[in-house]
Amino acid sequence: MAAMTIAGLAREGGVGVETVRYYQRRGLLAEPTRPHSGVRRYDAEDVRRLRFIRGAQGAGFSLEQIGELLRLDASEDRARARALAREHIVELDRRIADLQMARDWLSTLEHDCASGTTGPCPILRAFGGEGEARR
Amino acid sequence: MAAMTIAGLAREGGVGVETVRYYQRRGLLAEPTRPHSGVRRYDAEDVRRLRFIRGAQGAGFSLEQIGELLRLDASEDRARARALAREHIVELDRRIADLQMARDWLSTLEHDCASGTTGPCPILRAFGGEGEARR
DNA sequence: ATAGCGGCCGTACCATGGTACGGAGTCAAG
DNA sequence: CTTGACTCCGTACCATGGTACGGCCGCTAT
Repeated sequence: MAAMTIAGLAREGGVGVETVRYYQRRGLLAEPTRPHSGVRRYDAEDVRRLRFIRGAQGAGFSLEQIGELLRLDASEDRARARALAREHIVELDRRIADLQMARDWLSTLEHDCASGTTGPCPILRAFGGEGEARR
Repeated sequence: MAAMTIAGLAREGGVGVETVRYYQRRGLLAEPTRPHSGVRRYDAEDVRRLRFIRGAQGAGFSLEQIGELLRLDASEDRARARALAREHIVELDRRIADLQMARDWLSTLEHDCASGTTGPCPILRAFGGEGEARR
């Protein structure tokens, strides 16, 4: 699979053709040379780059951040790459903690609501409470 | 603080005036009665409702889902509320697991990159590599 | 040689969750 | 009574990450 067209690249990367074109517009994928006519040919390096984008996205990086990672990839600036990674780990930890808290809280409410059949549902009461009386 | 105008409500809820108006347009906050002229007055119940929205949002519910929760609040449909809560817990667990995996992976890469100063940075190489372990 | 598939390109549109703006009306203090 | 802050309302705009459309053109198989 030395060379392929945009559809092949999209398939290899697990995205749609329009998404590849979108990444090109965003400057994340280079517009490749065109050997003969107006048809672009892509190779394994392009696939690697596209998979980089998808992988980084899966790790919670925005396309903006991925752009920076790609520029670092070109410049081999390891210190900066590590710094970005550390920053992002902190961010991920924060998001995980938030989600975990919300999850546990919701779980507790769900159990409270299941045990007991009268009165207002604690799930609904729990938000915004302050001990206020409802209409 | 029996009655307040929109700016007071926004302040109590920790949001901007435009956001309150947006929630009204979305049907999440009722457009209150207007005692005298065209100026709306809000009370503690409106504050509770706004805080419900912000709280549920913090727990990862979309405004769409919050709309349903609010309708359940009105109908006191506890079974449905519990079902929504359970569904959402599953969703949160999935998101937490994804983020945790990305976090651990990035952490490993960061350590690998820090130990060793030559060759391409593993953080950058790790995405999209042909024979590399994929998430 | 001609049909039709795929690629190319610009542009428009989608959902989500807001944010900003301009003109008119209202309200309270000075 | 005037000034200035606040409100109302519609509409437009923002970022993010795509998705779709339509016209044109080259490549390839029949």
